[in-house]
Amino acid sequence: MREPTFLVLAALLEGPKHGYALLSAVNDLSDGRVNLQVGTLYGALDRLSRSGWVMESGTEIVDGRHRRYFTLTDTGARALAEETARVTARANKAAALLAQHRKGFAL
Amino acid sequence: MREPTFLVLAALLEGPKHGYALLSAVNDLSDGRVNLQVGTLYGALDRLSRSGWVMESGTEIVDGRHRRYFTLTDTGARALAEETARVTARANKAAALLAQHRKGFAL
DNA sequence: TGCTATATATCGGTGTTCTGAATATCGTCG
DNA sequence: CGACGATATTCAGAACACCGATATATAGCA
Repeated sequence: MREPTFLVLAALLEGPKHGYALLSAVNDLSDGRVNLQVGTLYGALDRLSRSGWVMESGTEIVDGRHRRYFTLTDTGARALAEETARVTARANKAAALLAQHRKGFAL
Repeated sequence: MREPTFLVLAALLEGPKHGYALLSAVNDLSDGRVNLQVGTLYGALDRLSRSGWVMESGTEIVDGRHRRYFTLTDTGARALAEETARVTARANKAAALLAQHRKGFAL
């Protein structure tokens, strides 16, 4: 799973959101480091819908603008939890090796 | 940076390694979850060499078999440290959101 | 001789993301 | 009224990393 996809799922943990709202949510979540492109977002949303990790949860019209809402499914939440555990384990291992590396070669 | 590339850099923190050794090192590092393909490895090694994150550090012939050694550069170690920090921050944020989500959510 | 392990290398195909443009509607400013 | 910015979505094309298959060669073992 790539970073944009991960962040989209994470943003949806807060509750159902529409596309444009996800753009700023992902931006916030990553402390501004990831500037999600619209093309990336809707591509990811389509992919995640097909694999059952998110669900379209109805449309709404606000000020004449069409909004498509997306909700995280239980499957999606579980997948995100697994991915988070996996990534954490990896990062911890790398951190340990980095500490050792610094000790051995000094700075 | 994707998982295989990340793991290659992490494996090189232990010291210079040749291609084939990296294959098993990455496998060990990921607890067998990532089975690095040769195509991925040499592709990554070429890329990382071009960007100055790893360096070819000489060849050796052992039992008639040619070995190309690769070493992590300081730039590469720094990049890996940054990536690790970045990934850790992301994972922590997701973990916090997941905990909130399980509790019954509503932000 | 054939099989396995070691060791390096290339190539085409695939999936995810990025780039960039196009479409549409509403509110506001001049 | 008409231009413009903000909101909201869609899509085509390219870039890039990864995967799987394939190829080469040496050494050891049955």
